[in-house]
Amino acid sequence: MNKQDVKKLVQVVEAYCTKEGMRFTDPRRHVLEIVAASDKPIGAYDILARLGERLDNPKPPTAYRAIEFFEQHGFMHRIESLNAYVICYADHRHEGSQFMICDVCGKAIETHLCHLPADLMARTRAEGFVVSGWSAEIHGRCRDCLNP
Amino acid sequence: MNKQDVKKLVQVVEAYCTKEGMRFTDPRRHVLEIVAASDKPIGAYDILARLGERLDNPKPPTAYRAIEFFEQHGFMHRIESLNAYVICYADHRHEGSQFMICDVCGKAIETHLCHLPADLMARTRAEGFVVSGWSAEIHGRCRDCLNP
DNA sequence: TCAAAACTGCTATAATATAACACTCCCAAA
DNA sequence: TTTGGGAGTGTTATATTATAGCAGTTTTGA
Repeated sequence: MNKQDVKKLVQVVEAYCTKEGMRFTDPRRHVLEIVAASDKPIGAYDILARLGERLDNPKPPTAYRAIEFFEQHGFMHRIESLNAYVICYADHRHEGSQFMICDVCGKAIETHLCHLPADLMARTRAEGFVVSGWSAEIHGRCRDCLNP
Repeated sequence: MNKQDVKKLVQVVEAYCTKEGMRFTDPRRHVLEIVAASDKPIGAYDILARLGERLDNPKPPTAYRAIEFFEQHGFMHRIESLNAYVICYADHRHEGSQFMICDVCGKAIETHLCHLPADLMARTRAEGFVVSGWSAEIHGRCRDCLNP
């Protein structure tokens, strides 16, 4: 995400926080900017390292708290298979997240499906299973890494 | 999995190892039995603890190596959102794994879809992304935990 | 203006996972 | 039959990821 887009995102999130009566504090702003500026999913301790360039010797909970906050409000997703975090551009909360993750360059492309794919939905129905959230992580090679 | 089924699984895996020229060693057998006997996904350190009832003071690598071995050969899956491992009953290697995970009782039900759901497949095509593996983890409540 | 809620900073520690190295076991080729 | 190599183990140490708990600060709203 370029600087311009990061700025916009910060504005959107700040507006959201104000509207919802939540605080858009310094550590939160920094973490948001750091994750947004990264061109690929970024781990908590890498976030923390970058945070160290902006705050005085921050500790893990500072990063994790901000991450948790943004996850809860739908502005970030955790990518389980990477232990890493990415910005979610969708301006809505959704129960599911899905990513194509390139194992060569490490970039993750989010596919904003709104519903659980039919095949899987059918299985949950058959099992009498009630879905509260889901995620799909697809590994492979992205176009750029296939045609170098 | 009951004792009878664990026994069968062990036989199947042992036969597979022999056929493929791999060793079905003591630590491997124990780890397989422990994971198979668990009624829900089990973490590496819980496996290790159980292993301690069968071997003399085993260390983390002993558990992790066996887990890695079984993952590679398609007899176990890792559930990323739980940091835990389960037996895969399918007698084939597959590129994808999918689970319904009950957040109440912790059990995981595998759905053995052989192909990436069409919606997701369409997205990978559109992106020129070549899939090497994928997983879906669906959280919610299982039938038993809905009708107690 | 003050109480409550939200948030931060910090210490400590939990939980998960792997690197590296010496040693053993087993098979198969000489 | 020995011997050499690959597969596997045992062990130490350490890396990586994540959270509990508590004291103090900021914000808000009654």
